[in-house]
Amino acid sequence: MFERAMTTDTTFDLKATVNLPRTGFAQKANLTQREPERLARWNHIDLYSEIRRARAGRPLFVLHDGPPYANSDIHIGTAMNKILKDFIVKSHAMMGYDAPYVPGYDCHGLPIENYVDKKLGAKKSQMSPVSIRRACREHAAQALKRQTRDFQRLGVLGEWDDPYLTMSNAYEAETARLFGHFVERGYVYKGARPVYWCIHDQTALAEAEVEYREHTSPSIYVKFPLPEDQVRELARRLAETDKEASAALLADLGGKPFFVLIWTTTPWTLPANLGIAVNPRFDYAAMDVGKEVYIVANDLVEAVSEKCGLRMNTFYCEPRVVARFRGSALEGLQARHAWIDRPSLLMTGEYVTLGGESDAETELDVADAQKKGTGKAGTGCVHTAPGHGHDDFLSGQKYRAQLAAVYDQLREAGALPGQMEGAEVYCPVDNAGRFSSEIEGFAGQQVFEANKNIVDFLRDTGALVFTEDYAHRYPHCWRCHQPVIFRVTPQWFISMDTPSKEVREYSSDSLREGALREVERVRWIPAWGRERMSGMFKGRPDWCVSRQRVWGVPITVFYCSDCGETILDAEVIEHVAGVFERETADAWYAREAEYLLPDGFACPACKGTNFTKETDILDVWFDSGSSSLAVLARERSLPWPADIYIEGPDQYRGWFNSSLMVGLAAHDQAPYKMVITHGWTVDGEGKAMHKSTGNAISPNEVIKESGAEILRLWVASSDYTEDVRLSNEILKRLVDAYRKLRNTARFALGNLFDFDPERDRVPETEMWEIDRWAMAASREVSRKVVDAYKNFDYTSVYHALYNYSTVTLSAIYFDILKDRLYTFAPESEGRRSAQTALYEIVDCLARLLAPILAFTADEIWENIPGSREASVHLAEFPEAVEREGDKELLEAWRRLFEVRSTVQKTLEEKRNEKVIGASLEARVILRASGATFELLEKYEDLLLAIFIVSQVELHWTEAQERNLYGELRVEVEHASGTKCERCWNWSESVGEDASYPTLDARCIRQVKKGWGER
RNA sequence: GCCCCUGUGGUGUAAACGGCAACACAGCAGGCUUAUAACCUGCAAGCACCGGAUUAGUGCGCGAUCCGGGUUCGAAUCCCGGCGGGGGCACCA
Repeated sequence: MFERAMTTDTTFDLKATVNLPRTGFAQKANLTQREPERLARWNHIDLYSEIRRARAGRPLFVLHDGPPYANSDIHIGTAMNKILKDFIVKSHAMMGYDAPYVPGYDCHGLPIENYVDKKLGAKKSQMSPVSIRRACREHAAQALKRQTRDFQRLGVLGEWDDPYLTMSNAYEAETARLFGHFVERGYVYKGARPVYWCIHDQTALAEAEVEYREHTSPSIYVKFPLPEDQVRELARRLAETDKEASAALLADLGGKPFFVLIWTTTPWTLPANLGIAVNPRFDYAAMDVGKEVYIVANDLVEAVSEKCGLRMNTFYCEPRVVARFRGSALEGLQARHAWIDRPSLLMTGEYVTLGGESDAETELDVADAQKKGTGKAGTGCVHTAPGHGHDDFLSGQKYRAQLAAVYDQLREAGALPGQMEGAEVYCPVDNAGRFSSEIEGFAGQQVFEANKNIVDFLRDTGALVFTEDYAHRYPHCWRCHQPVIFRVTPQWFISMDTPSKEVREYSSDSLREGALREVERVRWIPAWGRERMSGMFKGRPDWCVSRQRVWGVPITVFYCSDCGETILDAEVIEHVAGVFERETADAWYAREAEYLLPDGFACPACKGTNFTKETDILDVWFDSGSSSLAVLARERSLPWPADIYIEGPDQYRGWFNSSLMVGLAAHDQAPYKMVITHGWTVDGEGKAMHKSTGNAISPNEVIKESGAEILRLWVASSDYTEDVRLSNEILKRLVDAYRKLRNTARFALGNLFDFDPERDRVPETEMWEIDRWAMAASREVSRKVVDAYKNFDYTSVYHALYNYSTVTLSAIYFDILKDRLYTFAPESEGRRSAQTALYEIVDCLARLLAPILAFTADEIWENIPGSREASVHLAEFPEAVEREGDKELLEAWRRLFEVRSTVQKTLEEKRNEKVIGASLEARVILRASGATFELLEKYEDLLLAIFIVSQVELHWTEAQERNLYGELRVEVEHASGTKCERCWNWSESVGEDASYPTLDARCIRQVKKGWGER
């Protein structure tokens, strides 16, 4: 192993007696090439399973993976998410936990279906749902394959060959079963909700399927009468705060009819009008236009007068504002419908804005029109048809009680066919967009065609104040390019407030109660997560789980063909789930109802045996929300709830949310004990990364450029509780940092080339004191780092290890050690002592770095002498205990290094004066007093090594002299004697021994010891 | 419109509790040529004082904590108000 120190005769090879470092651990990392090789090796030895095996029987620590959407390639945010998960899993394995990691993929849903739609084009309409689903399944499978490859490339260990897929048989079956839990508890109901509806294709459209195009609608201003008793009520209300306005109203009331003036661009929605919304905070005005009084928003009095030409109508005066009052004063009053004999309730809504917005479904378009300078339109009084608009619908819900009488009337008239009591919404338009029969005068007309007729009718009856054509952007169907309408259709909901039926082990809690309770029990990092989550549940409406799509888990409900009875039954669902288990949920489309239902099933209402199947599928959030139960509890026999969820902040409304719902439905409990949220990735300036802004950095590019290790180091160095910055400059810094860490390890490894821990290890008590100091320092940093890992604080891990490597090791300890390592006889006590310390240090360093620098730590590990686990990831963290005397040692040496730093400053001065070059050319003269003198005297023998100089003199001196650093005075002059050719120390002893004319006494001793007499 | 998070040298990050703003990189000036595409050291403004002068030393205010106020003996930290960035809700693409 050693080169021969002595050549055969005359030449004495001095160089060969210097123990320079040797190692196969290359200085150049060459990560882009070496990482894949290491991955292959891990794969080969099945490292993940090995780790699980090594920890079998130990306490479990379960991080449950939030499934990324199996659509596009991974981006920097998903990469960070996976790397953080890997930190958690690897570090917990090294803490001694059995820490499984089952990655998953979210496979159902609209984006995939849309993608497939586009690919299939016109063909899709001819395809059966089963074939479409097959195409979606295929697409998801391909995308997740690519993602898997990319995730693995990051160095993330897990069950990659068997991830969980929300589209697998078992998973789809469990999703259906979990829906059954909601059913069993009585949380599920069918209600109504407004959706985009294409009357041409006769289908609901998702938002993503709507495109906005230019469209011309009739803009109309319509009078809704406000009866005398209602005006009196308004005056009575105002009397409390504003007697004048009140009196003025009453005065005007003599003979003049009052109207609320509304504006809309969708005349066809007027038959469905049930109310008028005003903003409670805005001022409204009663405006006398001569023979009539109109109520409009105060700020729009002029605009409306102008637009409707109201000045022309009254030859003797301008419109006169009779009274002003808050919108809130109108709430609850009953205007009359413009022509139908029923009340139109005055409602308040914050969504009502000035400047023209009227119908909810065209609000956007008006704003758009304004930008274009089309001018103001609207009255501040918004015609509200709960069946035809989003805000309208919500207002309809809000005022359900006040509208009850109207609904009773409609129901009696047969205008609410087949709707569920309590959840009914008036929507007199059928699938084809035709008015239903009770709409007098317009029954059977298609809504867009009816527009003109309605306007004419309004003009004839005198309700119309003004009309004009109005060009704006209006939603159209992306497939047939026809304008769409807003229409309420039946949807399945999960109720937030219905108390649970008391069946099985369930509590009687409503989902909202349960959620608010569980949120308190979960640990949230950062802590504001709790607030955010509970705020979310306090306000959230019932969960609409229906999607009118194909690619997902069907809502497993049947309808009796004979009597229309809805079969919403957990036992039936359980049976269907059994079929899914065998055939996937495709069975819902491929099989007849009879096959899916239990044998001999008959309608509980009419005993009929013919059934149709529900066509809606479940919201994808329901799928992924089922994951903890489908995966942990069902598929993999892991404990539930999980110890930890960690995702981006978008998951508060997403996965964290739906998972909690499902956990509550099944077990009255949150599926997680702890939830960590990490920030978004942003660019160097803190701006969001977008493909369109061009500041996005793709993980695959970074890997190609610098290696996955750099990405991992980036994640570790960043504070993930905030937004995380990434730029090329940051990456450059990280490459530097990486190099520093790598070289630090390399030095230690290089100096262990002849060290066999079994044979050469020196017991700690017999080590040199500085080496014992180094051992204590290593333990100190281990404690700090392991602690940080326990707190998921990887930034502290990074900084602790980085500072330790650069300062403690590289700048101080290793520098001091060089002389001893290189010039002492190989097997001398002093060298072995140093090597023992290096051995411990690099062993600790590899373990502590392993979760972060997964590749490099393993490479270090392989280069440490001695027998050890096949991979550092199989090892555990160093035992982080403080030993007797560590504290004192660290303190004493801290002070010695302060002196060292002072000495170095003086050395630098002399270097600038050209008195010395290398520090070994120096003689240091120390004059000290007090405690400093005592300390230096105690360590006098070691001062040469500590300062890395050739000669040191220590004198006791009184303080108060020039050149004082506290109680220490440092002088530096050139060392005496001659430079030893071997160790470069300067010494008077060089030349004393004629056999070694160029060596100093110390080297001669070491050479004789190590390589024998000459 | 409302709410939450965030802002420290050129760059990246530190600094329980309010207590000397630290580390590294980059930059500058050097050293070493035995970690060598490595490693090591030093350096970040001013005024006054001391002093023949240089090196060094002393005192003061000041400082890179986004800006402006406030609380405090003392603020990066706590409070209020702005500005920039990010996100959420509502709404919209």
